[in-house]
Amino acid sequence: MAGNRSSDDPRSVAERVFAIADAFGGPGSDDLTLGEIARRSGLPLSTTHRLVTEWVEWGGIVRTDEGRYRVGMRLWKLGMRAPTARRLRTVARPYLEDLYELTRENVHLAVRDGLGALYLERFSGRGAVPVISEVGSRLPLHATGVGLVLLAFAPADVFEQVVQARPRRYLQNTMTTDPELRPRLADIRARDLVVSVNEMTEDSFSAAAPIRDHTGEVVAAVSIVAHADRSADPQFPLAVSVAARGISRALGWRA
Amino acid sequence: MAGNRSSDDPRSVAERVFAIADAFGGPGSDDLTLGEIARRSGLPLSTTHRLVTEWVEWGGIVRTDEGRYRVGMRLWKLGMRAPTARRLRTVARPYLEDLYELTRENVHLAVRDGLGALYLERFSGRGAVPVISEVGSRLPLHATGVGLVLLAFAPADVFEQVVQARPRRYLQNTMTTDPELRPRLADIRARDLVVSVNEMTEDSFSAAAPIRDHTGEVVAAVSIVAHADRSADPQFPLAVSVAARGISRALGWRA
DNA sequence: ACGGCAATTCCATTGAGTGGAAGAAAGAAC
DNA sequence: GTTCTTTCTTCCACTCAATGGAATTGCCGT
Repeated sequence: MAGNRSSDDPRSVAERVFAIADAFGGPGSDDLTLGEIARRSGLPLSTTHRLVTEWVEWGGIVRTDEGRYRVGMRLWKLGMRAPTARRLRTVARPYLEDLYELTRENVHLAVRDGLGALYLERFSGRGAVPVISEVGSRLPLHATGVGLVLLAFAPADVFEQVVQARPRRYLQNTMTTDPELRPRLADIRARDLVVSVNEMTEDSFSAAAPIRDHTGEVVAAVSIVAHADRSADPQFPLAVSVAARGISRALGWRA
Repeated sequence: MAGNRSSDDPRSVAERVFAIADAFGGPGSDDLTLGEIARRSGLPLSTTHRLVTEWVEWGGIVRTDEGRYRVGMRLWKLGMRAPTARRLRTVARPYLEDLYELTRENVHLAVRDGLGALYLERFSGRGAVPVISEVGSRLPLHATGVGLVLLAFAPADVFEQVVQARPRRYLQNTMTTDPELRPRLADIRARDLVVSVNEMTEDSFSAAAPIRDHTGEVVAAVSIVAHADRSADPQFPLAVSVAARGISRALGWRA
């Protein structure tokens, strides 16, 4: 299209449509005003207004009573159709439930999403130690149980990028440098398991193991996160490994 | 835009972008070829090709090794940010878990989505009676427990539309006509509960109850679906009602 | 009634999007 | 190995749909 393109923004219409969706990406972006969407997407207000209206007509975004905008059910439904997430969740669910019901601790299922661990599923008991992970949220690879597993089995350049990004040292035990992480990741690959204490959340203990698909490739990770001193059970690592293998087998993994 | 718009398709670019997303909407639409997307969206092949490429660049759609297209993680993440679905699921989850763990039957959470019941959450035991509902799927309002509850508390015009659409009589007990449904919905409103046997699935028993938010409006429904003769427990209806009230209270409902 | 801010509408301008057609690639059939 | 068939990809002249600054409307709070 064209028009009085005074500012030279080379984005296509589709890219602008997506830029508006991305405005809802970050945390604390549940309800946005039109102006806020315009600001975040870097689009002029009138353009934003027109495109947001189209989003609303389609149903991907809905308008609240107060005139704000939020992600709508149409996008929720569409997202649910993502086959990778759906398959993994469906297959893993009974195993995660077992783990959860037998321990009443936090049970996580995550996949690697770029340089982060994306949480696909989470079971949390009322008494379990509070963790920040939420379904759909992303946490760094270097500081979480599932993240370390996913990092250990990721292509080499992912590791390079992670260390070069100078990751944050959340707590004393958080490993952030190449010399710290490299041998540890080798150990994870050798043992198909990682155990960590106080790396992301204070007083938390975590055991995580990789999940493989029919090709043998690591596609996800399971973990238990428990209170470090009180409830951490020496049986947790083995239980997580068994659950991970069960899910892998259900995905077609052999030997 | 413009160009050699020979066929007069009045859709805007944004609408075309959304039409491509809608191609993945129906059942059995996990992996689509470019041609199939073009056919379903009613767009010329070259236009479809260009727009799908933009979708892939953004990450909402991914290309498989075999050259097919499917919904990507980006859309899954975005969908997870839909506040209504997330809030309901988060709040309801512990109550659904209780119901499930104490009964080991199918436990459902659904909202009304137009003329259908959209399943937001589902717990299914290994031994539970198989049901077709799946998270993210839609079933008709007139034939399911949650659907009947949602229909009973929906605006009057929803009921009109449902009966005018001449809904399918799945089994002998399925109610499809105005004279059948009207008194039943009144009964549901009076008792805040519906019990149904063999209406959607053979040999299945279902009890469902409404969930209200802080305004008192019915926003969702919970149900248990069990095997009709074997496992249906006379305690189920009451248990479902209690769970529904618990969720309602957690949503801010009073009295 | 009066500022102040955000949302909405208007409209002349023009290059981004269009889609038929041609070409390339990947299978299927012979 | 060759030809046919199907599907995907690229090309490009045409043109009107998208554009965004500006003006208007709506909505608060004071």
